[in-house]
Amino acid sequence: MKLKIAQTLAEALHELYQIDWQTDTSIIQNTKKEFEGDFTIVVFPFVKMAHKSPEMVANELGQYFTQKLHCSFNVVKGFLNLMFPDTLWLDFLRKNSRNLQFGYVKTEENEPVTLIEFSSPNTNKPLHLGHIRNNLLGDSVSRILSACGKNVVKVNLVNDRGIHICKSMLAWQKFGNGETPESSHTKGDHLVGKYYVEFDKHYKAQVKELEEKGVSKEEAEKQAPLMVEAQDMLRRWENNDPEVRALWQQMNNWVYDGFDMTYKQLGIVFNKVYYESQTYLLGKALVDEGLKKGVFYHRNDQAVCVDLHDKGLDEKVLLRSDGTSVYMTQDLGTAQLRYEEFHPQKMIYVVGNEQNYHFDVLKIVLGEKLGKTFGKAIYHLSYGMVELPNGKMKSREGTVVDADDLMEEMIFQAKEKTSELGKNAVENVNELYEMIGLGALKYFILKVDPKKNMLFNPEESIDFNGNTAPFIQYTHARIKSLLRKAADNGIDYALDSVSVNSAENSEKDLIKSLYEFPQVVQQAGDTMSPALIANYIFALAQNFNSFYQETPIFKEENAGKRGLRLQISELTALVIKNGMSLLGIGVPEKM
RNA sequence: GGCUCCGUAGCUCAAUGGAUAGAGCAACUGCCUUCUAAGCAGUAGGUUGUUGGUUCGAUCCCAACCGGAGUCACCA
Repeated sequence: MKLKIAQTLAEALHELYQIDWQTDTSIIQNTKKEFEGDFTIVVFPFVKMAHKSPEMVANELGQYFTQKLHCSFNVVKGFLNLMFPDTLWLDFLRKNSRNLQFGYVKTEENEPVTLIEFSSPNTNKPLHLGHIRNNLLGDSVSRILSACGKNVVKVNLVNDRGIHICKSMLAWQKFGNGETPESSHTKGDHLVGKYYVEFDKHYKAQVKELEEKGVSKEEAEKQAPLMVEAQDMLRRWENNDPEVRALWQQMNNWVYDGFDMTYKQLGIVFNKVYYESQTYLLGKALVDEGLKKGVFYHRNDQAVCVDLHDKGLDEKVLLRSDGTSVYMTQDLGTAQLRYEEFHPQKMIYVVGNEQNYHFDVLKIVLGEKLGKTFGKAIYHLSYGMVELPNGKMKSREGTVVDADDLMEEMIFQAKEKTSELGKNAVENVNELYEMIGLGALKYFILKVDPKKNMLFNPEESIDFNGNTAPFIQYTHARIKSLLRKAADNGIDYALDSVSVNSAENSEKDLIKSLYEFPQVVQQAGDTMSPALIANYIFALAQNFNSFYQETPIFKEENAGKRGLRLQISELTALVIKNGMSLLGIGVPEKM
């Protein structure tokens, strides 16, 4: 509709004022509630070229629209409000109310792959709140892009090697007494995380001891026996020492078992999992290629570098002086590997904004220095940090909010709240608690603009009232209850079966809001922002609840009016369901 | 210090350069004999960090300053 209006506007401008205007739907807005109308055009941009007053331009355009599109209009200052007959909205409702895929675009057979990497955990500690934001964002954006017709492939890149893993391994060897997840009834990732903390504790003590003997802090950190041993272990790992590799396998497997449980509870599934131990060497060929091309060079100390001063960045090391690879090396390699495997049109990396610089470099090195076409396909979906009231989370200092604990707490709160309200007379109560508790958590995180830092206060547990998932879930459950009642009473409310040709303002407001849903999904896809979906659904639910409160449905004797209201309710429930599903949140039939 | 991002109600967050800057929480007032009160209606709360600029119009764009975060590794 907006497109039609924009096209008509272009014609009108040309005919009336000889203005050539590029059709652009963004100038067509929804009329604000305080004013009368369906769509609004701001005419200020055209008054200068038309050499007329804003009111005159608006009126003349209004006349034109009346003739072409059979609408009426009013003018307030420079704002032209267009009003369409109710049948426009009723037709929309009739066409879409039973379309279960409403808002979703079907993925074409030949649609190229859109690759999205997220989660990317280290295997030395369990997942925490920061990872939750990453996982929820990645998962939700995947769902949204799929709904926009993209062919999405979700990948995870597990950082399963490196000094941090060796630290956990070493501490377990020294202090673990053979403890296993089974023997201690501890989730595997938590057990391994415990020894990571254990390492740090003993390491700090050693550093302190050395410092007391007069060794400088810097030297003490290098000389501490635990650190020396950990580094030795890493070297043995790289040399394929069977003993170290066996321990590494065993502890990583514990962690994977733990991660699997966490992912399962979060509702997250990957199409492919990469392991850094299998990919970290891949970038070396690309580095050689760059050296041959002359875009990289050996520094005096033999480290391979790239000079990015022409891009406003610094010199960056791509290969250590001993020939081993760094983070950037392996990211160059995995990018190429993925490109060859999937030929994606886009490679999205969901990674925190602390790595903005890294991705700037990655894009330039691949795309411009090495001239790879897939360099341009890289998109860093950079999200803000989750902060606690007293600042950032630090895993070694124990100021983290653990992912599993948080989920468990949310589900528990859902249970408490539900019994408090006396609403647990539902089958599958445990499923309901989970839906509400995890829904509240997911919504709390996803409703915030991804690129912004956000605050989480563990003291004030997440609300179940107001702008929250339970509010929206509750709205859905109430609608379902209405629809069940209609079915029980044999009421057929399909618009083709009842006679309606007009709608009241409150009804039209809701229909217009529902009409927006597909556009919101598209916009959320374009901007990769689940927050847009969340805000939209909340506004819709609010809108519906007012309607629900003020407008009786079953007391209405006019079958046409009653049918219309039920039909609006049905599509509202569907949009809530489909929208929440894009956030990875389920909605109950009853609550 | 260089670069990047952010500053909106007491708190957490919204607002494609457009009409009187909106929600939720917290506070206060009403509404369950009525389709589910995890709800609805209402009151109060703002110099959109500051100062300039761009224009018909700026929370949004530009500049400077103030305040905060991130980053500037042969860590990932």
